Order: sequence, then structure tokens, then C-alpha cells
Amino acid sequence: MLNDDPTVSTRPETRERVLTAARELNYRPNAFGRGLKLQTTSTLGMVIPNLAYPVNADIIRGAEQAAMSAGYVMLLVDADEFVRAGEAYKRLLLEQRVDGLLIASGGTQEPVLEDLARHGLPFVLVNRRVSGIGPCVTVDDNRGMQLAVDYLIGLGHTRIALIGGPADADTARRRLAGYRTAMKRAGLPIPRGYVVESAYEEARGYDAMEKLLALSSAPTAVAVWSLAAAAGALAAAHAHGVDIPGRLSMVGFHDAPIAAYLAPALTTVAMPLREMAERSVDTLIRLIAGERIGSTVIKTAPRLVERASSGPPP
Amino acid sequence: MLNDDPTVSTRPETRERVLTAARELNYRPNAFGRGLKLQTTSTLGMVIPNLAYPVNADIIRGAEQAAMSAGYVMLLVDADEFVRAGEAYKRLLLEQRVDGLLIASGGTQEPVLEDLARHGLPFVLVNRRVSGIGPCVTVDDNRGMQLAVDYLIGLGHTRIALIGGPADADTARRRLAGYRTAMKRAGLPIPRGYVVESAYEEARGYDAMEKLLALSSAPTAVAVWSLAAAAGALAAAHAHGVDIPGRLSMVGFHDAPIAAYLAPALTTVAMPLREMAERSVDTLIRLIAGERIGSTVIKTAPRLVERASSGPPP
DNA sequence: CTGTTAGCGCCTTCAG
DNA sequence: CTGAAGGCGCTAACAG
Repeated sequence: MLNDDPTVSTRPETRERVLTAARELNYRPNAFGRGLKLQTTSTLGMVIPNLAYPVNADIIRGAEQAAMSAGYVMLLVDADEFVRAGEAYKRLLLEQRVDGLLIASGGTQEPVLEDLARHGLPFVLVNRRVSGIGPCVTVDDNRGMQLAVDYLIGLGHTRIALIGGPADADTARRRLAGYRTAMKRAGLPIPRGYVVESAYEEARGYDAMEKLLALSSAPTAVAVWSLAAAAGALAAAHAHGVDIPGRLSMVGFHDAPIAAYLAPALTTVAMPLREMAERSVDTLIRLIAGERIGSTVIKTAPRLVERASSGPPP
Repeated sequence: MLNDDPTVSTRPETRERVLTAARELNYRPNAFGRGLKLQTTSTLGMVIPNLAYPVNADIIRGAEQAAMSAGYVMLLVDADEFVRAGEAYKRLLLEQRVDGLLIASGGTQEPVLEDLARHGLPFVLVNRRVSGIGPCVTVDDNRGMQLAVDYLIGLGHTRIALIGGPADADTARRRLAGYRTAMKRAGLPIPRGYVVESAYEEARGYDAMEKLLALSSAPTAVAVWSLAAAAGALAAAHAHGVDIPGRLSMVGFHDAPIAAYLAPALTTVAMPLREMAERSVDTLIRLIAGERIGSTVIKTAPRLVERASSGPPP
């Protein structure tokens, strides 16, 4: 009755008596007792790679909100710990502290995933696609990068470079594919050295930019695969006295408040990350309920946020 | 025995048999069953104001690591939800999902805290001081800001302004006090309009900077109470054509990777946040154990990270 | 319509 | 040294 179960029929008077008593005593059902009985925890776990990067905040928020409104509590674990300890996921899933896991970490080793799958434990990969291991929910990275490149082409650029991500990150591979597609469609060549690899961090974006600047035939525009790397690339251009957007236009991938406060303010592609997170939660909950469910690509269109770092070629 | 309890005596042979069987079956004790019996959850909750800001990442990581090595799992909740729902903390503490709460949110309303205290539920305020309500663990904000101002004075500045935080944030009040102390000690005046209030966000730092630039007798240096506000302030100076550090030196508060990639790279005061987080966990665990425990200020010295945004006055 | 009870998985205690 | 039993708080099923 305390759960407003409609199948329990009570005289209104008694019902009232019980409910006020409960309120007065400040009664709250004990989650463990309930969990033990119902064989469910009302808790979802989320493994996230790096809390420091603002892009992840959108994902976390979206997931948390969706989880909460579905009556779940979200348990957040830092991927570093998760992977390093190699033990943490067992603490969560095998000890049955959570009903399922959202894994947003690109770093999580495949063996761990296979282990989870073998145990039949429900999990959803968020912002990451791995075939034949379980449902994945991703945004359309390919399309997002095409949007960035098409925008630069629209401004009149023809020498467009890419600071892409590491080949072992599937998001990076899809963004690279999007870049290639857009370039090919416009009939533009991709000169040798125009695709540089960079890890997520600012420092790696800085290094990558320096490589581009050292090219004999430098690009007039560059798309960067992450926001942090773009910040680093901006700093590198600055350090080498390259005027942006005068001599070089730049577009970053993913949007966050800081993008508007870099110098110059960074044009970015905003992806539907919150929606992706919400959908992930939805998927996980249905998976827990026993539904058989496939992978999802969020179809909501990415949005180009135009700021000061991009303009026509010199 | 599965917990290596030394009080349980077993024949080595039997012990071995049990342990290998457990391993083979991949046995894991169910956290709920155990929790129900032991009246403990091995879980700590943490309420954090904004996951998007990189400064909080240090706090979360430090806490998570400390919790994990003490055998606890950390349950992270976004403060927005926490406060908005007003219900979330009940989900955690009253339903006894967690043994105690780390509250790192300045926004959490006092009534909520009093409510927790009234219920006798263990919690620790992190990076926030409220008297007479429970233990707090903070860094020495006052000293940190003194370090920033002393550094600027050492460079030869005499007209030093402060972009401070909102008066209802106690960290902001302490940083303001540190600014005043350092200025007074050096015998420097604080002209009218030299202390401007700004919320945490970049946009507010931008606005605050514009106010300073409009002053008839503009400062040659400014200390900014947050990293995000400093990024905004930098952008404002840039927009108004004010050369940094040529015409104006700037020092931010708290350090994160992005600080090194702003234009110009931002000089900051790095505070011992990880240590604060670790200490908070320690405090909470002792509180849970029934120890009576007071507030703590982390004494580790703040560190000035000198970058390109500061130099001698014009 | 109400009150009682079994049993979820664990740990501890007590009997064998 | 080993096995059995009780009870943590809850819910669902069942007896009154």
C-alpha cells in the first residue's frame, strides 16, 4: 500500500491511518530489504572515462535525469579506477549493487565487456560502437563531421585538414570517415599530411597543430575531433603567430560553454549528447526488463554553432 | 570465512575446498543480503554542484579513490537534481543506500542540512564551511588568495582589483578576506569599484571584467575567484583590446589543464583539492564509525602556477 | 478487508 | 571443527 499498489484494496479510512502514521514516523522503506525481496536494486551504474571534460557532463546529466525520472538512482564510477582496479565492475554488477551498467568509457577493455556478457549482465555502451557484444547508443559522428567540413567548404575553403582522434577510438574513426566523405563529395583532394592524429587532450591538439603548420602547403581550415584538442590547437596557432580566422579557420567537435570563451571563440558542432544519454538509459532499462534490443544511432541533427574562429579563406 | 575472518577456525583442507569452490562458481556475496545483516552499505554518497567544471573533477577523483581504497563504493549525485527534487537525498540516506554523504554543493539549502542533522545522518561538507551543523573540510581559500595578491604585488603592481564570488558562497567570502588582508599588509588602497562580484560561470566573469575596464582609474592587475570566471574575464579583456599581461595582469583561482591553453595561458593558484577530498572521505568514515569529529582546514600550501597572463605593470 | 507469514542472501551464534 | 538456525526489512501470497 505504501507503494500505492492498486491491487491492494483498503478501506479509505485505514489507508489514511496508515499513510499518516508513516508520514509521522518519517518512514522510508529500506532499499536493501526491498532489493533483497524484489531482486532488483533500482540503481544503474555508469562508467565514465574522464569527469574533467565538460562534454561528459552533458552525458552524465542526461543519463542521471532520465534515470531519476524512471525511478532509478545513478551510481557513477570513474573509468580510470574501473579499469585499473579491474575489480570495480565486479563490485557493482556481480555483487548486484546495480541492475545494469552504462559504459561510456572508450578505454574499457574488450575482455571486461566479454566477461560481463558471459555473466549475462545487462549493459549498454554509450557513445561507442562495438559489434556483436551488446547494444550501443551513439550519435551520428560521421554526419557531424560532414557538417563541419561542409560548412568550411561553404565558406570557400578547399585546403581543409583534420586533426582526428586515435584509430582505436571508434568515434574518431567515424569522424574521419565523415571528413573523407565530405571532401570527396566536393571533389577536394586530401594532401599528404592533412590528416593528423591527436589524443583527446589539449596538449595533443597542440602538437597536432604544430605538425599541420609545418606543412609546406598549409591548410586554410582545420576540423578538430574534440573540444579539448581544439583548445590546444588554437593555442598552438596563437603561439606560432597564425591568425585565426584570418589565415586559418577552425571548427571543433562537441560544444560546451568554454568554447565561447576561447580566443577566438570557437565554432563547434554540437551533438545531441543529452538525448543520447537519455536513450541509453531507456535502452538499459528495457534490457533489464528482458527485452531483446539492438543498437541505436541518435538521428537528431547535429547543429553548427558558428563563432569567431571560422571565416572565408585568406 | 569468505571474508578471511580470523575468528573462524577451519581445517586448512576444508578452507581450501570452500575457497576453490567459491572461485569456480564465481561466487560473489550479494551486497544487499550483507547490507541487511550488517546494517551497513559500504557505500558513500557524494553530492556535487556541477560536473561540468573541471575543478570538481579533482575533488571527485580524490574522493573516489580514497573511498575505494577504504572499501567503499561512491555514489555520485548531481546537485541540481538533488536540490530540485529535494527528494534525492532521502533516496540515498533515508532509504539507507549509503552510510554517509559528502556534500560538495554550495547550493544545498540549509534546511536540507538541518533535516539531515536532525535525523542523525552522517554527512561532511566539502569545500564549504557552515558553523554548528556538522564537520566541514575545506582548503585555506584565504591563504590561497593572499598568495595570488602577494605575487602580483611582488611583480610591482599597486592597483590590484578582485573579481570575487557571490557573497552567499563562503569560499568566495574567504577569498575576498584574503585579498583584503594582502592589500592591507602591503599598505595598498582598494579604490571604489575594485571589488566586483561574479558568479562561477565564464559569462559572469566576462561581465565583471567589463565593469573593471569601465573604471576611470583602471587596475593593472586582477585576481579572479574562479577558473571559469577568469576565462570569461580574459575573453572580455581580449574583446576590448586590452593587452594581457602588457596592460593588465591576471591570476585565476584553482588550476586545470585548460588554464594552460587559454590565450594567454593563465597564471593560477593551485589548491590542494585532492587532499581535501581524501580527507573528507576519511572524516566521513570516522563519523560513520561513531567518532565525534570537528572541522578541518587542509594546511598544505597552495601553489602558484605562473603562466603568461601575468607580468610587471605597464 | 485485515493480519500473519515465508523467504530473499547474508552473517553470527549456538548446538552438535 | 562443522552444520543448522535465526533474523536483518521488505513484499507477496494467503488465511482469517
